[in-house]
Amino acid sequence: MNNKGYVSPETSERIQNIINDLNYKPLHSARKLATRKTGNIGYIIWESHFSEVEMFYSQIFLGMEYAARESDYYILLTTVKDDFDPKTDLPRFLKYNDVDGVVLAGRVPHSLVEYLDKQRMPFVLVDYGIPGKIYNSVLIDNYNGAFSAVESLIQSGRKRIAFVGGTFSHPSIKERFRGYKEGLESYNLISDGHLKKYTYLEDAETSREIGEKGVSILLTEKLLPDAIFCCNDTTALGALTEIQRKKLKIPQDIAVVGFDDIPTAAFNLPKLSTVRVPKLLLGKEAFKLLNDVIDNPRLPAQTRLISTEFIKRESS
Amino acid sequence: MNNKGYVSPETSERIQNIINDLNYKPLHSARKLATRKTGNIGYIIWESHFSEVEMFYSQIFLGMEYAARESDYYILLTTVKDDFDPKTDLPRFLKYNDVDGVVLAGRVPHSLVEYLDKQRMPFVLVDYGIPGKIYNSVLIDNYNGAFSAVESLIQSGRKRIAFVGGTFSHPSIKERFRGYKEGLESYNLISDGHLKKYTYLEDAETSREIGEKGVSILLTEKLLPDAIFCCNDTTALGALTEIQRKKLKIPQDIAVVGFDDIPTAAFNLPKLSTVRVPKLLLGKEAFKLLNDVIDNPRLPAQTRLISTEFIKRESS
DNA sequence: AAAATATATTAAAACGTTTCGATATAATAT
DNA sequence: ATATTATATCGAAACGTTTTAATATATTTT
Repeated sequence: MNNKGYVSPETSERIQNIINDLNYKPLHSARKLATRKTGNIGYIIWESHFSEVEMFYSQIFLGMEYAARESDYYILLTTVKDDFDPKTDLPRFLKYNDVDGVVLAGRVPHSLVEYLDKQRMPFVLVDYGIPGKIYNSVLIDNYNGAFSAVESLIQSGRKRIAFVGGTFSHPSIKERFRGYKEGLESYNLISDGHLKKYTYLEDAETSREIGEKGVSILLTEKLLPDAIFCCNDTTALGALTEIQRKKLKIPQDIAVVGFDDIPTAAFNLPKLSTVRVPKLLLGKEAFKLLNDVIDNPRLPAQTRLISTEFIKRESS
Repeated sequence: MNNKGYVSPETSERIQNIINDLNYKPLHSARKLATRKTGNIGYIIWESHFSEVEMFYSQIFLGMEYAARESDYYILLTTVKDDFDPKTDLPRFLKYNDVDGVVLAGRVPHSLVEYLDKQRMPFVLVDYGIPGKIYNSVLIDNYNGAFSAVESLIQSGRKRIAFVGGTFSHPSIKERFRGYKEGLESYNLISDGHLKKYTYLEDAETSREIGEKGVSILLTEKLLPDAIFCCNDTTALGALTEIQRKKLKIPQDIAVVGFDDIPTAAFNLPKLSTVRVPKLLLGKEAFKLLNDVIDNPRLPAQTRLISTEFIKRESS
């Protein structure tokens, strides 16, 4: 049954038939007791990330769940509070040692990551990294995604491409800015003072509000930007709203491009051009990497980069 | 430790201290093996419901997860395909008997419900019901929610209130329509032919498209409706889009009201008036009811009704 | 022909709890 | 004084697997 030792195909089949006839299912709890594994994997996200409008992290979860179906693992989803303290707020499955490993998605309390590291609990970060630390992680190729988005804008004739974004404490956003900047540079579209004029950065969690505020400030420039690259779709949606409020035409007056390809992007009016992040794949890769780490805990930390795809819709 | 037998407070405390000193945590798998319980609860939704734009069913899950934290249960979330067949597509945790009970949220394959019923697996339906069958369920008070929404529209002077909705095979939508209709009736605002003229029903899963289509058809009437009550927020968002596309003013020309209060509703432009469904509470109640059912499987099936609250924002 | 390898069978210990029964004593009620 | 109830302690069986070792035979390789 467990594919161990010497078993001839004939015997194996004979046994399988008996298993089927009896409808025998091994009892998980007994098996776990004997193997001293839990058979569970934890999935942790910030509470606000899960409660939010977007389904981004839910989709990553779903990708993991799909992958888990081919395995014996169950996935336990939980959220941690914004003011997380490992002493008191540890998820139950960590407190009671009910998982063999953990996936952490998006921005996540550093104290939690350190706790896991200290406990030698296998874990993988998805779409997040902690500056100065190297952990097992699955990341989006933000740099090239942003680069290609900007490139597309340039190829459709845009000259003054602005950037609107949230906090750089999330490395994804920082990388997207870098892709934006170097994209412009490689086409020589970045004059002195460009970034000063056409960049709106706010040190806060990304939101519609940042998009709205960013646009309203950018639109005070003498020479209006003719395109805005936003650090993600949520921000871009806010940007669209504000541009429409100011009675400018999209994409004629200003083109807008987002990042992520959240479901709303395709349903918005106008439909949002964006950089598609394959969220299910992110989840799947995280699951696979975590399995590798669980099987081989002393492997040096590795990072797997997931590439993106530019989706041109109505807003650009 | 398990609060059984005679234990004096003194002894109990003494033991607790030792437990703390040793940082002893009972091993779940051993405990489960001995008790023949799994300690898990399954949460099942349609795949399309989870992948969708809205976080409706994710919020219900979160409500359950919060409630579960006070218990020893873990919740296993999984989705089932649209063309579900119990023979081949049974969720793993059912196939391998790894749950003590199941919560099913939203529209769900009848064959699955029948399977659970036949297996005598404790289960609870949330926001769904199967006509002619009585199962344990936690439902939204759709009737009164719709009634109060319509009432609010009437009180702000609307006379020709239309309804746009999706398939009645989801009882919630049917009930919302009933609340709408009886709301109008009780204010004598429903003339001959009113429903014929001012009702758009499409026998399909609710979507933005239904909202858009519904509005574009309603706007062909000689006497335009001055308000539209949509069967849910998603539909209402579509309706808003189409109304704006037709250059009508919201709420001046037409007021729009949705149902559910999904997060997007508050961020849309204009902000959507809607009937708030306490999604976390739905999840919590489902969890509590399921626990009751697990503890006492032969209790007659009961339904718990969760009431709603009308939220007036910009669109009405 | 001998050695190595592949296949097969069986028994026993171990995993860490719960449950049950036996035994005992102290405190309280009758 | 006796019976009942509350408290405390202990040992053993049971839950259903995995793991290991021991033993054996058949098949293949040297």
